[in-house]
Amino acid sequence: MTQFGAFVQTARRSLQEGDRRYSLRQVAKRIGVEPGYLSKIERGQVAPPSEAATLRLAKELDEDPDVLLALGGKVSSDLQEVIRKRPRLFAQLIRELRDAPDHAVLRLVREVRDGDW
Amino acid sequence: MTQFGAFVQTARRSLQEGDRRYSLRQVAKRIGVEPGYLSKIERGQVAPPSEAATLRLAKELDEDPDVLLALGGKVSSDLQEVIRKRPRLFAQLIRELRDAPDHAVLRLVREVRDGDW
DNA sequence: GCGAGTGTGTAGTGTTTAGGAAACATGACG
DNA sequence: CGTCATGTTTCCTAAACACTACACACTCGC
Repeated sequence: MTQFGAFVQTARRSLQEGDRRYSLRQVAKRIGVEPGYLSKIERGQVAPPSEAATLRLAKELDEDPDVLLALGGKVSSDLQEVIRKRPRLFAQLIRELRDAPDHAVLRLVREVRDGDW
Repeated sequence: MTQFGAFVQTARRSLQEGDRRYSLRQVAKRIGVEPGYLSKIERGQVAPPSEAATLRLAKELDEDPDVLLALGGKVSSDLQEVIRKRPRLFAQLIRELRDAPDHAVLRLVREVRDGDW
């Protein structure tokens, strides 16, 4: 159930192959947690870390923050804020898109980016 | 800072005018919390309740669940799940829409509902 | 005047979150 | 051999979350 740990461990080890600065201990130090804690995270012995720690980890491992947060069972707080400001609107849109195929959602993204409003 | 309590209190009192079954005590009983707790919630003496309790309260007071959750600083967990399943896609879309006017978002909703994908 | 119902104040409880500290075991190197 | 550096294990905890329990004070309707 803890996709998160395995994903992080794989990503880190892959970086570690070419660069010994990506040992568990050094990564832990750079993102500001204890080595023991990161070890437990990687092996799913504890729940995924806080949003803040997850973001530091994503940056360190050069992974997509939203993906890593998702693996940790979280949604970025800035996205939540957007939704909370117009709850009815966004709730409706997101539920509407729950079963839409990727390409349909992507089309909307492009549509909005080409901002014709 | 606690919009939530005031909103709930106003809604409940408004219902109470025409129907004495909407006393704080009776509402508390129906949604399954202690009266003292609901009292503190209404006056913002404690943080807004859990998602589950908020949803029962919304139903009881016939208010929009997403709005009430938003006032409580939360986002419905089913919306979060939708986002977590395709984080990159939805993160992009939502950030893109952060500053879009309501009518633009609404147009998307309609577009999707008329499901042309 | 008293019982039923109302809202409130104080205190305390169990659980979850998000880690830290320190010791331990292993292996590589010089 | 000694000493790094690596990953791991055990134990502990401070703070936040989500409430409950219960006594108190007030106000009606009869």
